[in-house]
Amino acid sequence: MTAARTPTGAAPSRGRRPGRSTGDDRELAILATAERLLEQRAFGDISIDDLARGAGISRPTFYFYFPSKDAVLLTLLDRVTEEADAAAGDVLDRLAEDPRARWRELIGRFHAAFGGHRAVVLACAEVRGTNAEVRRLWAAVLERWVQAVQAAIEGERRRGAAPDGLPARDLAIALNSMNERVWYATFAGDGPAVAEQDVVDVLLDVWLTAIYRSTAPQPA
Amino acid sequence: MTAARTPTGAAPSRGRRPGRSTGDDRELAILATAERLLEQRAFGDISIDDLARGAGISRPTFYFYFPSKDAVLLTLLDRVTEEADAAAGDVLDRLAEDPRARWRELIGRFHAAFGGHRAVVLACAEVRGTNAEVRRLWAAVLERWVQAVQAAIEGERRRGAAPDGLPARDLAIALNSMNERVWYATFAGDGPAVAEQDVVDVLLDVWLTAIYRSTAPQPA
DNA sequence: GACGCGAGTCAACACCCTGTCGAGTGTTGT
DNA sequence: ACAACACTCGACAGGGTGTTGACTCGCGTC
Repeated sequence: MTAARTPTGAAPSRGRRPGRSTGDDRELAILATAERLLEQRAFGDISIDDLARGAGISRPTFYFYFPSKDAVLLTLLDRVTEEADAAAGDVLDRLAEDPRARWRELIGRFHAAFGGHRAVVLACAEVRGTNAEVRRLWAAVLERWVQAVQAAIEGERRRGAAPDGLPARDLAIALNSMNERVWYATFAGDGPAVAEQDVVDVLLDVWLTAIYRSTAPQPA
Repeated sequence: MTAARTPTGAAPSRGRRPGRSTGDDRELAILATAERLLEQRAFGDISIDDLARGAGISRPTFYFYFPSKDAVLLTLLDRVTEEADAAAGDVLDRLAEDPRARWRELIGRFHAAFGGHRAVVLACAEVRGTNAEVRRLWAAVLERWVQAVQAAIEGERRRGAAPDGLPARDLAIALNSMNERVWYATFAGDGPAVAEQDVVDVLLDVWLTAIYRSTAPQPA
């Protein structure tokens, strides 16, 4: 997981035009208001006015800090993916120790990271369809994870623990996609979904059978 | 697949109040305009005025035929899921003949049905986040498919072709979710995606390994 | 200690889209 | 002829977004 980290809160180009000053807390107030309101209602039902008032400023002033409502969400998403990257750490480098345990650790940590900010995750899913910026950011994040998983699968094949089969990249895409959609359903709670306490084990099982043809892969 | 079919075009409650008449072609014109415009731009970038003008009527008149823009999409979605249900047919009842071939047939037919209306599918994904009605309809459709797949998996386990493991329902949810998300990525073309000509085989491989722990399950 | 400058603020405006209301038009059965 | 119904649209109200231009305030400078 080669995370191109930036110090949290100083998003690359989004957020306010550069130049520190007293308005920093206003920016944070907007972000905090957004995450708070997102726990109560859908992103589409939150107006810029709501965000502004929640942060104690007027609507035009909001535009001084963020170019749009979506930019606020983007900044929130940045934080969550950074947290997920950090939580994932280097587990994939230690796969051979105990493959099943390490994969479970990976999936479990992602689950915890997303579950801790489900409001943000759900909001991103909500606007992914309409906002190209969110789509692009999410695509980039996913691409990093796909590459990491692809490399891990190739490593397991090289050491003889996993059989050959599908191109590792395709497999990595399919498995990551599954996780995304299954988590979404579990967090959103509408439609057929796996119960929250089971979801990590269900996903793990599919990952292991797809990669190893077995639910109990061998350590080195 | 127990499809509660309705004759295409006469959607249950959406669309106009019942009673055939001359306005039928107007209603179809709106639907046709919607599907055509959807191939050019995103659902959110199409206004009711666009739909109305495309069908040769004024905006208020549009409301005579549909209560909202979303209702048009819902009707379009109805058609597509009906088509997919019909295409799926009874393949799952004939699994034992040749499991790999039948599962491939199932996935391949769904792929063809969705791929033939990708604009509608992508538009539904776009609004699922914001429209409860679309969410509900999609959830109901998915639930039917999940139940059908769950029953099929249980059947394969009963006849000894598939080993025990995850609850069949959880497995069915995970696999259907994977398909949905992978197809979306392939059709949308943004973010990591499996190439269109490979996607059926990739999905099939994961289904088979998850269900049978093998890519070559035994016929009866 | 006035002066200028830039950060920060907001009332007011222009715009676009949605949904509704009420007053029409034409056709059709009696 | 006429009532009833399907159908149509001009005009309005409402709510959201994004922009403009003027205003305040703190602060370094001459």
